Amino acid sequence: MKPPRSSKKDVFLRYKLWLSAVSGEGIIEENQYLLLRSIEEKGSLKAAAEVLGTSYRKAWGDIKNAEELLGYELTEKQRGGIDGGKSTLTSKAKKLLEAYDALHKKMDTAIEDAYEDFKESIK
Amino acid sequence: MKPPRSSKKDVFLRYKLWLSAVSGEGIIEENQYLLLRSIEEKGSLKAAAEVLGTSYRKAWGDIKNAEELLGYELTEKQRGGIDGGKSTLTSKAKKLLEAYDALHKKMDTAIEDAYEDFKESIK
DNA sequence: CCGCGATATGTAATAAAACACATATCGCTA
DNA sequence: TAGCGATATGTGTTTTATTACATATCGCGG
Repeated sequence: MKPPRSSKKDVFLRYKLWLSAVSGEGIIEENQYLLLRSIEEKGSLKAAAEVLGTSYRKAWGDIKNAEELLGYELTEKQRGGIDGGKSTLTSKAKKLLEAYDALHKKMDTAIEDAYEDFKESIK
Repeated sequence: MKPPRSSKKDVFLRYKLWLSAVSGEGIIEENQYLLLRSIEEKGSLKAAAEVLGTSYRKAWGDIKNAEELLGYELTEKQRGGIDGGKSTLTSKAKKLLEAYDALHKKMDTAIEDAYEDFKESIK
């Protein structure tokens, strides 16, 4: 297998989408989205963090940060009790996830549409 | 001036767009774009870095990295000579900037279009 | 042929972000 | 009421990214 005649390498377009507060800080991006979805599924922050392979400490901090910047709660927390505690999504969080989903789909479409033109124009 | 009744803060959508190599590493994003534009204008990497308020060392490293990942030169470098040296854009770099511009405009439009829907759906 | 100013590049110092670890609190259940 | 498991949070440690500093090379012009 010989190397390609041209030394040009394949190039891809990537983008990252996030919600930010006026300060410019991030609130919700891919990781937080996945974390919230995972909480929704598992019913606990601890289990959700494990699924994503991240630490409870970080997951907790991310949620706290997002809630503070948004100004409202994303999760309903419960300490103690039969299973030690749990976390569930608030209705606002669910709405947010749906909206994020829809937005991401639109952006995906936009970038797909633009990708061919892009590749053509850098030839 | 009293605080708003609601504790909700304004939220904005932000995105970052970049070219990446297969490895997933970034090549060109906003900073590199601005750096290249600045080189185009100033005719030197040193002057361009100063304009952007960054160090020559970092600017040089960024360009080098991008060129290695792309597999072709973005700048024509000249050491020594009447003015000590200079850097100018290759035609490929110019094409890349144009393509990046066009892409960014399309994405801006897409996100603008989606923004109102987004805000509405998280109410 | 020396000095100027820009490119070229290694390495040390610093700052910022992530992660690891420790500890406290809560409410059910045995 | 002691213990279990999850939430809650401070703090030290490590990793990573950025900046700073130092030095070399190049080619023209005086």
